[in-house]
Amino acid sequence: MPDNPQKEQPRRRQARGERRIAQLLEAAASVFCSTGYTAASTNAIAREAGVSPGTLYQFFPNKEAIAIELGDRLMHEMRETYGEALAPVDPATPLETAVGAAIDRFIAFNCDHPVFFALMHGPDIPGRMAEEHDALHATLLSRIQDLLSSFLPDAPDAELTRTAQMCLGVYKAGLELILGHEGAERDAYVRELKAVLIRYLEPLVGDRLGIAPGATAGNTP
Amino acid sequence: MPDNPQKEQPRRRQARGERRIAQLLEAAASVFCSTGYTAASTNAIAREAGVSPGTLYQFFPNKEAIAIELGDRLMHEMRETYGEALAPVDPATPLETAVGAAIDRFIAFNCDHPVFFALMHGPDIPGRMAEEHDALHATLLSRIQDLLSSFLPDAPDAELTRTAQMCLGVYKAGLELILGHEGAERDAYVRELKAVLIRYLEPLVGDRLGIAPGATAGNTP
Amino acid sequence: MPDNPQKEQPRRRQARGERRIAQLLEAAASVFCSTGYTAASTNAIAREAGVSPGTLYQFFPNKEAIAIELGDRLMHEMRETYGEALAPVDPATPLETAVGAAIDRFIAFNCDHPVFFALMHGPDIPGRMAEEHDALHATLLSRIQDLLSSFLPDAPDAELTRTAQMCLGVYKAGLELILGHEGAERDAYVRELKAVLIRYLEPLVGDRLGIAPGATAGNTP
Amino acid sequence: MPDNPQKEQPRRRQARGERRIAQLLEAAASVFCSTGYTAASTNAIAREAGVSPGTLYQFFPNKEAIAIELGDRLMHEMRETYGEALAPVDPATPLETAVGAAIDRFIAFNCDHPVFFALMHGPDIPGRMAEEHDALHATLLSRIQDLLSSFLPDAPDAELTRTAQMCLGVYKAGLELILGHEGAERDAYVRELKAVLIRYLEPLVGDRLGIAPGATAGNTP
DNA sequence: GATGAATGAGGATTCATTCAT
DNA sequence: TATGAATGAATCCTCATTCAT
Repeated sequence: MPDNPQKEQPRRRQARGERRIAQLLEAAASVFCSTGYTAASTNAIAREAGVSPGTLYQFFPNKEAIAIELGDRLMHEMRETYGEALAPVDPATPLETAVGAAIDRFIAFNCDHPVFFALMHGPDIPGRMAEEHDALHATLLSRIQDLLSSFLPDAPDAELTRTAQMCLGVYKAGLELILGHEGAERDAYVRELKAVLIRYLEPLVGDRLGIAPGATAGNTP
Repeated sequence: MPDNPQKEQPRRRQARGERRIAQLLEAAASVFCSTGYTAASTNAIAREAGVSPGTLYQFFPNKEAIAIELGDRLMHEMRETYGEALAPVDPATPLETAVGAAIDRFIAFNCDHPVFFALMHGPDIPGRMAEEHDALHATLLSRIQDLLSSFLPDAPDAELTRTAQMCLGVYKAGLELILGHEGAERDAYVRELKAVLIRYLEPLVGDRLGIAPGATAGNTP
Repeated sequence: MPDNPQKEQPRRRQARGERRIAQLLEAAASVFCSTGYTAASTNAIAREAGVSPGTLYQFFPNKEAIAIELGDRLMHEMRETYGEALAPVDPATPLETAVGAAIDRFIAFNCDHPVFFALMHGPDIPGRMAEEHDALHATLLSRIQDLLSSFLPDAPDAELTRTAQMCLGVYKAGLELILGHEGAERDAYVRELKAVLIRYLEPLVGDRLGIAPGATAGNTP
Repeated sequence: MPDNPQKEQPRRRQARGERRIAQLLEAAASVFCSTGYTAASTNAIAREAGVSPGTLYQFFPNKEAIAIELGDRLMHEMRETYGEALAPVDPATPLETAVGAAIDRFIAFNCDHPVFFALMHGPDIPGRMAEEHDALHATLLSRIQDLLSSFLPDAPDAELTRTAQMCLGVYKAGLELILGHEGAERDAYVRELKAVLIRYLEPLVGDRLGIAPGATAGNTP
């Protein structure tokens, strides 16, 4: 005798439903890719999935929820594909190798799942991240932070976060350029992105080992 | 009824028109800032400007044109404010100084004209830059390229472009973080952005002079 | 697997069906109460009942049918609770007593079954009573008419009907006010409603007995 | 340079706009009458008015606003037609005459403006009056209260309100019956309604003059 | 019986743009 | 020029009802 209609029932789903959800997410991915997240309409997604709008709303309360679920599944798949870490945590690994590998993996993943880029696209107004992007962003951020912390175990948390934010931002920017080009040009941008990140992180890591890699770029005087 | 209607009316009309345009652009800037470019509606802009939608369309054929004109004027003002170059072209200037100054100027300009960020926001779909952003992007790019070329006179054009694209991308990413924070945190992000760019460019410049990179890139003089 | 499937299964099925129906009606009552009949959705009723929409339609062909059945059961329960008559039919009973008792009962019933009000709510368009309300209305009307006829045995049928309609209408109006208030205010409205009806009926009844009306109907003791 | 888009500008309107508004309100009245307020859709109203949905929304932010404006205009017209008072305020006027006249006027007004009934229709859930009906209800209530206070100058305010609420409720109920019938039957219901109200009010007024109209009708023995 | 999936027309509302005055 | 009116397709979302399993 439930009095509270609000309460989320765990909703037993049928196999057909699961298939529909997958189909809808696929359609959403396709639409997000071709029009961008903001311009994508739920009707367009339903149409692309070959179902009626009502069906879409049986599984998702709104566009945001679709994006969130899509992001969740993507992160899940990323984890399954590449394991918990994006790169070897062995601090002995040269930074260049680690970063290079991480970027290669990220890029490969992005090319396999082009919707990733659309979902990663930041807020139109700085500081006002919508929930749909926030979850994805936060997850990515924490993965990057984990990766960094293995190289910078002594860095204070705030700094680590800042560095991770910077890296993610730079990565997104680089990705945009990479995806916007093809062939040799694309490869060149990949190299460029790696260069930016490696050079950014190198001095920080160097500090860690007590190696003065030449001086550089600390935050503190 | 002015003394000399023949001569003055046409002028007046234009003067009034100019005022209208300025008024509309100001309103557009305000609306773009508070809702983002995509979500901004022409009706909202007209309302904000205190004119009717019809009036808006008397001066601009569509929303895109408003953004383009706004971008043009911003670039123009930038040029007027900071001169043709964003930084001293003297190649003797240490890179750190030059980049630091350029970024400081860019950021100052952005804070004075917050709409700049809204207009700079990249394409939702990589490779498909809308015309409204394209013009601004191209202009910025070429200014950066100019700046770079004074440091890297021997670099091939394609490489220069690539580096400029990278710099611009990184700058946008950094700006987003900067604008998304306040106070000390914001300052920290400013330092971080400078670090990323300086470290990225250092080796390129160093190569040029045969100097082993290894100096540079602190925040404090 | 029961011992005697032949005999018990059919029964069981019906028993289960009855339970389902009761469950659905209870849910419907709850939803009708909280949103009103018009705004109530069959999906919401099914959800509230903890069953699927399909199940609901196994027992009721449409929303209307639910309301009708609910109304029927309410009338049935009313009869069971208060007997065939709403008040003693003894014409010797003072009108005041009879009417007061009838109203008290009606109100008590309404408070026990708040959905009653939702179902009683008249037609949005005069003269076009929907079937769902019509049945309930007709039943109530005839009960009131019966009650009246014991006091006005000589009144022509048309007049009796008219008086009954008036009484029912007034009662509904009063009920709305009563339910819309609480505590002492509510009690005051109950007294007011009784006053209206008693004063309305008094002369009619008085006529019957040749008594010059002149007793009764103040608000204050 | 208005910063606040919320602020309601007084909106200079053109003559055409005024005509459209009138046309839309007329259409709304028609639709409210034929389907009831709740079931009426803005699209249907626009269609009835022969304009596009967008046009409707140029003048009204939503359905509620249409109802409110319609109600306002009706009350305005009522005042213009019948003057500030619904009936002579002369306390010497026999109650019967005054009430009879007031009801006749109300009914005449309702017959001229059948939408009045649709707008008067109370809340689906007692106590939760929607804004659109509330305004109309409050206005009517206060007019009735004014009328009553000329007959019951000594009654405390709370009682006056209660009596007015009762009268309004009874009136609505009666109106429903009246509009639901025609010809002689309708007339009979008009008489009946008058009887209810006059008999309800008579003792109250009688008290005022120190005339014991016979005693009572209290709740308690 | 029971379930959840599916429907699709219809709901309110918005918006870039055009038009008559 | 300037205005406010007008458009109509498109937006998101809901709901009574039916269907396959």
